[in-house]
Amino acid sequence: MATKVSKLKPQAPEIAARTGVQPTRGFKKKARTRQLLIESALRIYARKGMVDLALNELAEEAGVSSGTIYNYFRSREDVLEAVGLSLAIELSQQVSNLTLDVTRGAQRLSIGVRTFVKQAVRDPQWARAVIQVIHYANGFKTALTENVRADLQLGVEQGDFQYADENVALAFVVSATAGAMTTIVDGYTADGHDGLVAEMVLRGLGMPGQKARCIARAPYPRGLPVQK
Amino acid sequence: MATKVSKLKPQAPEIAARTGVQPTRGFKKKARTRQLLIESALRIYARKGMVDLALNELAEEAGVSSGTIYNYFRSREDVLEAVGLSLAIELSQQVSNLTLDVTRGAQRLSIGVRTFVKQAVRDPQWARAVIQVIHYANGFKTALTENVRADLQLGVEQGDFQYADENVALAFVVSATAGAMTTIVDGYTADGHDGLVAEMVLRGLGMPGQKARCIARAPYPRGLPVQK
Amino acid sequence: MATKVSKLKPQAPEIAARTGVQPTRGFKKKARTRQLLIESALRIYARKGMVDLALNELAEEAGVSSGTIYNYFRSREDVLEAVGLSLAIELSQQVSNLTLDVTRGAQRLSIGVRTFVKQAVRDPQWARAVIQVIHYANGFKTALTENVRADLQLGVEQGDFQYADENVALAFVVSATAGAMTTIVDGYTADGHDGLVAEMVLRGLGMPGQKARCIARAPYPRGLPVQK
Amino acid sequence: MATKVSKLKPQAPEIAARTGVQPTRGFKKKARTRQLLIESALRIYARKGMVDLALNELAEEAGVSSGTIYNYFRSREDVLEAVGLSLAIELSQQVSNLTLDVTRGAQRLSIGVRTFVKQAVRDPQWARAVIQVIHYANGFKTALTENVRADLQLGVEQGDFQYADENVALAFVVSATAGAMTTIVDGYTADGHDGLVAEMVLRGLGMPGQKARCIARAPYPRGLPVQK
DNA sequence: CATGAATGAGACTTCATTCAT
DNA sequence: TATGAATGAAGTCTCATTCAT
Repeated sequence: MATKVSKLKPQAPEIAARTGVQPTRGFKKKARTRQLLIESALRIYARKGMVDLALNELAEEAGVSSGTIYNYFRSREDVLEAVGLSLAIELSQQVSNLTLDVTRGAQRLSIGVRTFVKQAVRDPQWARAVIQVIHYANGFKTALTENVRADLQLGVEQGDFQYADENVALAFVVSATAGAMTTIVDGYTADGHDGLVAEMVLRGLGMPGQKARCIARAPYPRGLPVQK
Repeated sequence: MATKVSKLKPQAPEIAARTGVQPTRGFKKKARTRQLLIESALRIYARKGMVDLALNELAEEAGVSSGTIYNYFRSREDVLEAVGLSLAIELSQQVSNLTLDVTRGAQRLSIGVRTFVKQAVRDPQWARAVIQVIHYANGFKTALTENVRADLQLGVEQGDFQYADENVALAFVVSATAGAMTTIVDGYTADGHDGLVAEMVLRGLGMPGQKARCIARAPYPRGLPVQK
Repeated sequence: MATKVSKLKPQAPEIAARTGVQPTRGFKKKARTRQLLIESALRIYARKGMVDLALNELAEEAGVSSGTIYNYFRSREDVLEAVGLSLAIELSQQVSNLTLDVTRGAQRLSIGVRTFVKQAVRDPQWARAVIQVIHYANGFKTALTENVRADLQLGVEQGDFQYADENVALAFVVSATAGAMTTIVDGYTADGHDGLVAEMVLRGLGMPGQKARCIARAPYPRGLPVQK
Repeated sequence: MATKVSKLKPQAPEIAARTGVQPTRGFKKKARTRQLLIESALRIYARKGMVDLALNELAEEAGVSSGTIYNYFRSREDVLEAVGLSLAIELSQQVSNLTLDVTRGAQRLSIGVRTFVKQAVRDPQWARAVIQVIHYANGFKTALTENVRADLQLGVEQGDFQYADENVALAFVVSATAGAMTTIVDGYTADGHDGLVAEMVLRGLGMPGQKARCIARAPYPRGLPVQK
């Protein structure tokens, strides 16, 4: 499947590459089409935002017939939901991988913030997609921000953070990070952007300036850094 | 196909009456239809977001025929742009009125942040509209954030703020404020929400905790506080 | 309007005739498009039945753009409803015109039945449309059958009819008439078909054979007999 | 593309069990999938009408894959046709069973009419399906009405009926019966509904009132009365 | 034969935009 | 300028049908 010629339009190279790779591995099931659709949707988000995701365009991007989408999703809303959730899970895991052996909440948070900012610098298109999802997909926040909440609580216990309201602090972290990503998408990037943002966030959460700067500018960990 | 600007022509009586209520500025006297349309658009934003602004609906909300819109705007995009710009100007003036006699950058900034958060608490629908505009209207940020930029520079000169990059700081202030508004729109409000956010922002900009708290929690000024 | 060329398809002759006639008379309003749509819908009913009424086909038949339909009807359902109601009203008036000076219920009923059967013989396509509407449009029955109900009651008062249940009798009259029309649409027509059916109906309602035959075969009245 | 008939191949166990419940006729033993599909279709007719029969839904109702349908039917039209024919045959046999030892045409006809009306009262959903089939399936009438035609002729020979045209009479009987069923489906049922309708029909066919009433109200015969 | 993913034509509906009045 | 009927492209969704497995 996904190989049926499709009178739609010649495939963009990255699609050929992608679909060419996947059939190689002997995945058992054919329902990988769903994943293909989600990935295609993210590419469109990157270009035009979720608001303008047209299902026939998605079908074209995925090299699939328009009706096929409805074998995997009940409605357009359902597609947006699923894409948001999928992205949230993927990003959660990426950040988790980088903070497996970090036990200090402030450090964990810093790494999380920096990961997103670094990735935005590296791939602004990806950042556009993520920002879209943050603003629109309901399931996204709840799925992704639980990690942030845990790090905040850890930071409080460890005496690094002081804030009056956890939800307000949570929104602060998320929106400041997303705001930095937006700046980058809009074409502006500062030197050490990721560290600058992390420092501001840590300070905002109540950490003294010196400590905040120290943590925010610590070497970024290895791991599977940020490979989309 | 139809001119763009024009604030010249007499309107139906009920429109004159309606716009007469809005003493925003001393326009000539007739043809404030354009302003009427913008205000109507904002009401629709508040209800449904700008993404879903339908021009037919706008015409109905404004009590005007659908074709009339094209006597004042070239296209739907043009309407969105104009609404964003108008909102930015209006909000700038509101904040300016409150900070006319405040000379300290940090205080000015704090008041600005708190104004938006307070207003969001008071009128979440309005906040929805503003958030929509922040995310979508291109001209909006540049028009509104120049005040913020000035306050930032003032704060640096006065030794209150320390940040490595002004643009990053600017984005930080705006996104943290918008993030708090989003939280409120989503139904969560903390006690003294406006002060909490202002404090976080000031700290993030490099102000020591005690000072930040002191300024952020100072009495909110009088004036024409925030009357939509 | 309705003259805008329409890149759709050359008009069938009867459409040209129809639209050619209407603009002649100086009708004031342009919203006769609604009537045009209803008439076009009836032509499609005649060919394919209501079930298969496709709105783009309706637009084509009416020589109108597909979106225009939605200036007059909220949805496809609404179109079907309106067509049914319109037809019911039209038919009611036709029958009323023929029975203005007939005071005997049995006679009135006989004329009604015969009118439908005669018209079906004359224009089986029209009959197809009517049958479709009888079976599917909810508003149709209630609008049209009130006349029948009145005639039934009159017949009972005048001692011509005897039946145990009025609703059952009403259904009997309507379905027997519609059944005869179906027969005709299917290609079979008997001599004096209208009289035969009327006689059966009158008998079924309790009228003795002689009287029934006499009334059912009475000369059909003048008037504006049945000109669609 | 795939053969049409075939009642040859073994089915999944649950299907065999299911069809085993239907001892309609002594088919070989396997592959009553076709019959299963027809029965499933009738259940859907009862719920939603044949117009809305979706083949996907039919497949699900039958516990079969959508492609399988095409091993037994050439197209959706073919399914509808087959369902109509099957229902006609089944109903014919039900009525036949009840009139095996009845030799008077008027009585046979009365029993037939009453059977349908009684069954409609008992199971309006079933009646919906039958009405749908009467209106839409072409093969249905010819298959079912031959019995009615025979009874009509018998009634004429026996001096009970008098009508000018057999086809008109036939349509009269069928449509009056179907009309009564429609009334019932629409929610109205009279006391002794079946007898009332039979009496009207007999009278309409020319039988004097007393005799008609007597026959129409005769005790309804035993047998396998009407068990779907 | 059975499966069910894929197809793609076509249906309904919305809405920005045009234009004659 | 104001009107609002008309337009038609575009979008969402359904469903009969095909075909590789």
